[in-house]
Amino acid sequence: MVEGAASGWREARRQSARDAIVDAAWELVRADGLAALSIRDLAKRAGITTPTIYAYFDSKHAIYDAMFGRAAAEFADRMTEPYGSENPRDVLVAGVERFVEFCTTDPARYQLLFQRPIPGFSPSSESFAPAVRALDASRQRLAVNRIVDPRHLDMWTALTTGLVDQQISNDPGGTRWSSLTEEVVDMFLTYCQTSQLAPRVPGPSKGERGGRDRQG
Amino acid sequence: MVEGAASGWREARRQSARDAIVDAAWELVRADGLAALSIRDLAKRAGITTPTIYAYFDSKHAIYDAMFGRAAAEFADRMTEPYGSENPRDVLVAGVERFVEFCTTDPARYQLLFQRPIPGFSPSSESFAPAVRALDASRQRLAVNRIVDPRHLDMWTALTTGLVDQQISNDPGGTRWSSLTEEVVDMFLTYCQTSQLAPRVPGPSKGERGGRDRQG
DNA sequence: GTCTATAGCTGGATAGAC
DNA sequence: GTCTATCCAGCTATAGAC
Repeated sequence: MVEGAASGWREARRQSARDAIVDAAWELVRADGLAALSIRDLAKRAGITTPTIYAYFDSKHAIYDAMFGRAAAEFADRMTEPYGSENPRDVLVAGVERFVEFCTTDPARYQLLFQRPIPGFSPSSESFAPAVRALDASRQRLAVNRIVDPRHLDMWTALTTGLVDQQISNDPGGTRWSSLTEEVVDMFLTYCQTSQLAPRVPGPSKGERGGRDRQG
Repeated sequence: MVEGAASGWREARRQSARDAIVDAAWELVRADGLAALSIRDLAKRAGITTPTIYAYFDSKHAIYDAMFGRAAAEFADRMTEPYGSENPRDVLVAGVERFVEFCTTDPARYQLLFQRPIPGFSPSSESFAPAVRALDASRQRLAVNRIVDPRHLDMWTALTTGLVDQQISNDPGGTRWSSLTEEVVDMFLTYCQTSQLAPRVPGPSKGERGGRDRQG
């Protein structure tokens, strides 16, 4: 940030104007859904006009990118806040509870972060960076529970996103699936511990598929 | 269908014209995504003009509803085809494998059936009926595995949709999550069997939430 | 940087001839 | 039922004055 310090306060004012636009964008999106965001409505909500929007953002996708960047930062901040326990299992449970709460309290944010609902939009690597940090922290919480098998990590993401997805899709505002967090975590831990103590050898399956290969 | 028999062949021709439009709609949606469907493109693809579309459907939502109805029928047909095994566990595994394959081979169909991606659209009860039949069959496959606790049923939907969601979102066309099906089923069965033999009593949690209530 | 005004396009849906 | 032609609304984005 050496050259940034030269015209720092100019850049700061520009940045705060950008932030105000992103604020308004999130308000609109929370109310009407991600796809319903329009530049006109956004300008109206922000108290400016549409050309002014384009003074700060090159395109609508650039706005989505800034929204993504803020959401990713919030996600990383929330997930890396200190956990009050030393017990690895309890930290894991608390992490999922935070994750579920983070997602369910703002479904639009969840959609933008973890699904791909905007045709043609992909977040820039800068906007994506904080999300990587958070996902790495999640990997570490699993590691202190001695879970490092890549297949188990994939199972973990399936379990947690499944809870979130069902909660948002089928019981918005309720706790029907989020209240299952503790049970799911214990199920998962029990399975991983036993399967690593005595690696499971699949018996002859009568299913419709052939045997599967166990990747490293 | 008594009064339908009177003008049966007229209705049949009308129905086949409707089917052709729905065919074209699914082709477009598979290629460009659910939200990208437009009446103009649809008419062009179907070899007719836009007013002709409105001779068969009252609105765009009515088209989505017909698309939903077909998808639900396909879903029910596929999921209720006979399973080649008598083993309850193997039937359960095969069911998930079918479910995952059904969803991943046509993500747009999955989205329309199981998520709510069209603002303002809800399927009519007639279109939804076949889906109910399929979900009930799923409930029965769990019941023969002695799984009837409502909480376990909810866990089950979270597990299966989690696998599908991760597979579609993060490895489209691959098998990174779908190949975990058998392990996930066994993890779930093991957990349910032990938890019903000896109901789990949660110890003092050091997590961030208070105790949870175990609903019936 | 901010505005007024508008270009240029695409969308759903319809009027009216045939 | 099917067409041509069109209405009207909404959208992103820009030109040009200030």
